[in-house]
Amino acid sequence: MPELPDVETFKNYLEKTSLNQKIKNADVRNNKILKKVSKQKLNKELKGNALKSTQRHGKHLFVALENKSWLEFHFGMTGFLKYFKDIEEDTKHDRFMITFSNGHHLTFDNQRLLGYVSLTDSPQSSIKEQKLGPDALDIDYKYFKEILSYPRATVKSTLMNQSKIAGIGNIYSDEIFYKAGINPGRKNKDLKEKDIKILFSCLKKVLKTAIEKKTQPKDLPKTWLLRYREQGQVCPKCRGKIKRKKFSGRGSYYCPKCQK
DNA sequence: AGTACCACCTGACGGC
DNA sequence: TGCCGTCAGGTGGTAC
Repeated sequence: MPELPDVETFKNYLEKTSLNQKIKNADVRNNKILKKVSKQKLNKELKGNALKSTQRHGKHLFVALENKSWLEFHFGMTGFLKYFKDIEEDTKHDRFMITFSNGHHLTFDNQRLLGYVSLTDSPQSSIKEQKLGPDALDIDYKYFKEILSYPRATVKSTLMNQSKIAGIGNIYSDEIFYKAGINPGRKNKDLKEKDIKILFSCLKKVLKTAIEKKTQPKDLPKTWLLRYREQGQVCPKCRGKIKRKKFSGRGSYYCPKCQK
């Protein structure tokens, strides 16, 4: 699930539910979700502490702790946050749980264990260490054009390359290409200036709209591809058939008629 | 150096 | 019912 708009939504959710409460306990249920931190260290760091503020970079969520260190979440393909009181809501995929002194819990649900929780000195140092590019919402046209200047890569893999732009994954890149009317299998070198301009504006538009709608599929525009990600579905623009094809190893949906 | 591809996990689904 | 292959909104390591 989690690409930039999803993580932004998680960020807002965490801010609304979990800030400024004393942490009573932290519980790691599966060590596979830990990155560069031990269970003991994480527990010790969190206990008695509080979550103070949040920051997002690409698909990464950083949460400042009262004692100045930072908690980092990466959601992988199946991660999300859950805040609840009733312990019935705790499921087997809740790999990590913070319990606040008010009796509520914040959990990191991560079915496929491809995400992680970590501890870092600052978002900046973690971003640098992981070689993340600038956040997709922060880049300007000049920079965008620059990253598309590597001729051999396909456009889609460039948009999804986190070291070039942070935040775009498989779903939203398909959406951007659909809106722009550009085939995701094209090579960077085949793009004309006008294609790059359209791609750039669609990139910003798609991400912002998704955030505004809190990524709820039912609230997203009916003309979005996201709702028709299935082979043979009808394209909402031309009534043609949606096709699925692999580009750089990822299943991509597109309309062959609308996207050249 | 830049790019493509597999492995890492769990689970759901369709075909036989 | 079970087994198999395939797929899933991510990404690190590795091989070209």
